[in-house]
Amino acid sequence: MKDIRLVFWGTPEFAVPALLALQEVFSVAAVVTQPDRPSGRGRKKGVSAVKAASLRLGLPVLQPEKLRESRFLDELASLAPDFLVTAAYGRILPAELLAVPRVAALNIHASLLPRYRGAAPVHRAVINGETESGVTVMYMDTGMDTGDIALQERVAIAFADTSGDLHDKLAKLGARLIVEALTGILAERIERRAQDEALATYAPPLLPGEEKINWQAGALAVHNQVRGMNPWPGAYTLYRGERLKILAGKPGPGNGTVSGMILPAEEGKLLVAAGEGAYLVEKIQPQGRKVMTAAEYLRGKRFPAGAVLGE
RNA sequence: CGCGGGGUGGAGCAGUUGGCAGCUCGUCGGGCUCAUAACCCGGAGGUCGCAGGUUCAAGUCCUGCCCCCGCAA
Repeated sequence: MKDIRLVFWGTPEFAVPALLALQEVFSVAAVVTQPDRPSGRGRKKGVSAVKAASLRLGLPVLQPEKLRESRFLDELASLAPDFLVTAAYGRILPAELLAVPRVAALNIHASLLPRYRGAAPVHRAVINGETESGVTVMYMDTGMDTGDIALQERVAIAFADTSGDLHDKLAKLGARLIVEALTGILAERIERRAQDEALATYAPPLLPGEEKINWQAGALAVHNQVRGMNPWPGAYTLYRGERLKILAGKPGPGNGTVSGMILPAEEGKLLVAAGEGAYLVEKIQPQGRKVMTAAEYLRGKRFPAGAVLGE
């Protein structure tokens, strides 16, 4: 199938397994990814995960600032791709680009469309306490994740799964599905079906402040929030102005009257009142410190009786 | 030159105006106990990130460097 040419579009880690799988089977004429931007501590120029992978593979990388520039459109057309494949590229492709490939323009989306359309399907699914999600390979149109479905496969979300866990599962599944989709389409085995608009839901990007833990919401909600924000951006609470990142935990025994109050617990356990129940903190990272277990944290940090987290 | 926190026995931390390096846990030995992650007694373990400087005296003050992390992207 090396005579089939495609142009791959992606930016973060999620897209990398798909790129790796595709280039094994097909010819990747070029990889398009977001321009390098200053990022990180010290404002260093950051290279996207997809760019890094492409460079390792020796694939040509394109990083257009503007997709509608004729120079870029011409360059893309000159590659004469059979497919365009996108995976978390970060922008919606305009119609003139979607018209370029000979066969189809496909997208890998990390949800069971039409549910969780948008930028943060993985985080939203975990935060909402979903017990399953999946990957959809779809034909792109000019809407946001609105195109016809080519292939779809489900994945279970375990009670302790973090966004990172789900992300990895879906990235892996996406890599397999996209290869199946391309080969299936070429063999004319794919049944193309429209999304049911009535069932559509949206997964907007996380808003600033959403990672702050709401202890009133209850132990289960806190649990979903914590694992949904893990490993990024990380859920946190405050204690006397100090930021405490909570990376893992689970609903625990007990209940308190004041949400956020630290409850008496066994040696080495950090139990926090949350709504009607309690939440057992297992991994924590104080501001400027490394990640540590709750037991380690408690060895160095003494809370007075009745201390309350959240401010 | 984006903002900020921090490097102190194996782990997590404290260390006031410079003046013998401490706490909790772990670890080792002993004791108590039917037993134990519990309790009691005792011990080992530290170039206080690195290199200079100030001082009678530096973990503490000054300078440079290395490393870790939070925010922000």
